Amino acid sequence: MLSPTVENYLKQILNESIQAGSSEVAMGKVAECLQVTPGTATSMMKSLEKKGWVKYRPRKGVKLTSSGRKVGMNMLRRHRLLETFLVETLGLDWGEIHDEAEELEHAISEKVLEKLDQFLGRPSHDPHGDPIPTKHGNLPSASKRSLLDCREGEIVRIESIQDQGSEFLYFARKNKLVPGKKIEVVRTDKIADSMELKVEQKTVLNLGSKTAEKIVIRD
Amino acid sequence: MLSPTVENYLKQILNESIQAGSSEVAMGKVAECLQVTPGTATSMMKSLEKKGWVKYRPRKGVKLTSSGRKVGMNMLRRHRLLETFLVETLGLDWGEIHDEAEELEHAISEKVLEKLDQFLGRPSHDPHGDPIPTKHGNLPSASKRSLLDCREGEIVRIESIQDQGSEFLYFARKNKLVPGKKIEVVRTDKIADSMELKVEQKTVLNLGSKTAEKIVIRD
DNA sequence: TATTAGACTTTGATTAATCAAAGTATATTT
DNA sequence: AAATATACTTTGATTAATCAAAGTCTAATA
Repeated sequence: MLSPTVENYLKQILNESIQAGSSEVAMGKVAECLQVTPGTATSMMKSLEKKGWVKYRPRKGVKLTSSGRKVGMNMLRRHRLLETFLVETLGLDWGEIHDEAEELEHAISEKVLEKLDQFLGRPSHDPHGDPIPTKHGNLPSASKRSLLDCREGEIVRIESIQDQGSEFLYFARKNKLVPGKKIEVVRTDKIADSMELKVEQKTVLNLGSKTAEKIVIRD
Repeated sequence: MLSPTVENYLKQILNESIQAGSSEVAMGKVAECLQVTPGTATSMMKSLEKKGWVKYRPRKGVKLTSSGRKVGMNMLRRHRLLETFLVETLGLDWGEIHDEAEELEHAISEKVLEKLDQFLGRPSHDPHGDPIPTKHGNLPSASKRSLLDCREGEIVRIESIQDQGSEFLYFARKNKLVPGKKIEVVRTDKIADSMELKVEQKTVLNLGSKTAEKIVIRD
């Protein structure tokens, strides 16, 4: 059985490598993420390597093995499903769920997790908009997100437009809403059902949710 | 902050003292409940005493202090609320919830617990029929009679089942021995150590004293 | 190229929780 | 009262996770 500590190391190494887009993570980063001294991180890497979870190169960094990656993904899944549950079902506040999930993710069994996933309707993203890995360790590709799923301040690229009607496509092209275009979400207002965007660093545009939903994006 | 281990010791000492109806619990019982060697239990008592959770008399037994009792009650509350959630909300099976709750009870925060209690409608009893302590540490009082205390001809209702093992719970459910069920004591035979019951006006069932003792009833 | 700052590793110590096995007290039986 | 069995305590060792501080490497700067 894996200790919570080991689970945390593997989760954070995965998280960092996704974030930074490189499979090898520097020891300084590891120590920082886990809030331990560098020495602690180093000695933990040796023990993780001995158990086959990571590949460690002294003074270079650490990489997950495929089994380590599997564990990390599973932890990410646990964390994000739990965050979803805490907000959707129990009505906790956005800001307070991270630390709660951080504890619960080590205690919940595979079986309960599965039931929870089912109960929540197999959500694809958590309340922060982060993708929830599937049971088999796959991250839903970013192309499944629409503009509607973005939070304020996010800068994204258009992947596709999900409306075949000529009228809509004309509108889209006129406003530079074409695949590949970079877009900034300036402000979102749920009550007004309105979303303010900046296209090409200047053009300002307001979209309602029905339209925002049709703009599929990648990060 | 309390470690899961300490929480478990305090919970089990409380549980035993409720069960046995005496505040002082023998070390053998403590070691057995926690599945540790006697030596481990002894040394833990010394450290619990140093921290003010218990009063320990060598070769006599151990008693909770009032602060220790408070912690124990809170753990019982967590455990039983979680069991209720697992059955009521997630639809887990009766027999499998104990071990799940055993893990989760250490990870859930006071805040999430409160939200959960609210979400469940502040239940007074868990799926086994055991009373759930209130936020302030009060147990809704329950009858202490078991099936073993009944005389021939008596008709009673099951209050709770006093065995958390999945094997026993499976047996109980298969035979309709669940909280709320009406039962008639048809015949008792002390020498045979056997008790004949009628469940649902038809099913006939024979139980020995060890099992009859586990079925707590109300009139 | 030599120096130095910063990043990393090593070493030695600590704490919590545990066990095995040896020792001791208490209760029960003869 | 002596012998024995049972229950408990002590002792010494182990494991996981951690830190502080000393040591070492690497890369940038002078």
